[in-house]
Amino acid sequence: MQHSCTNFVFMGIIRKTKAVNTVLQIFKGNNEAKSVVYLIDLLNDKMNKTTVYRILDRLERDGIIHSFNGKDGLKWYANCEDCSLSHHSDKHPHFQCTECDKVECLSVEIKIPSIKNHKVDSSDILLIGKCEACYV
Amino acid sequence: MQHSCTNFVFMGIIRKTKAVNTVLQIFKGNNEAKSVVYLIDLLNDKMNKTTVYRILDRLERDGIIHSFNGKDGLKWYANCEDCSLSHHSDKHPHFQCTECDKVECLSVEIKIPSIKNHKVDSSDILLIGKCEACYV
DNA sequence: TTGTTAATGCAACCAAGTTGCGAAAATAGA
DNA sequence: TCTATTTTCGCAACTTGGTTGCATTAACAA
Repeated sequence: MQHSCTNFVFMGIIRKTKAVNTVLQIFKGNNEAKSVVYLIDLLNDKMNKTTVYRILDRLERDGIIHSFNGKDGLKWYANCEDCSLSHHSDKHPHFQCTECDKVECLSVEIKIPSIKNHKVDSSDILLIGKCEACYV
Repeated sequence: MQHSCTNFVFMGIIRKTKAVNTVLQIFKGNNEAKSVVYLIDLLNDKMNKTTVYRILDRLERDGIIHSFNGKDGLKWYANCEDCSLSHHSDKHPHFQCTECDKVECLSVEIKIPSIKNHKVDSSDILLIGKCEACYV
């Protein structure tokens, strides 16, 4: 049976609490990634940081958002269209700007060569440079 | 003027202390990456963790080793032949095993497509899978 | 409406990494 | 080889990202 989620079809056992809605609202309608640090700060007066971590965990587990590491090793989350469609079956590269730190999901495909005597299951690709706004 | 470094031509203002030699010895002769956590634990009775961090910083600054983030976001360091030759002019991909966590430098070239309205300066590529030893 | 179960807040914790500073060691130059 | 200078080291204290345990609260199925 399916819950009455306004936006996400795949929501499973997650309860649609006020806090969950607030977090979903942030990701809704844009493909821009957000760092956990940013989210905790943004939601500082609305919910506990533990709650933020746990909600992000659950949303990722249910395939609504996905996570990856930024250039500084910190965790980032994003909801991207390509993802929802394929239900995260394959990962995509990300782009982080050295100027403004913004991170975007890229829909380009990067060919991974096969590595001798190795089985490559997935890849973490972060391209680093200047984004559209900072690239003058 | 050049110091009397046994192995590394590029060592600059770094003093060749006992601790520095100990760290260099670990990287010498193999291209296998080591996590900072591993190194601190390994050198636990020989030097302070602050010293480990600072030596790694200096060695990287002088182009003797290079750093990158592992799949968990932790920092790894490696001395690899390809690097010494090109003096880190271009980065290479890494491979981390999901089974034993070992990380290797790869000498393969991965083509990065140009991204519209973006300037790509560098890339952080981590391939994840099973290494030779764990791939049965 | 109520019982069950999931979600939240809070405080305490853990681990990675950094900082400041006095003491010790390496080097350049005499 | 001795000395002055400067780097490096050890230590303790700190910062930050992230986790855990537990009692309380909120969702929701029936």
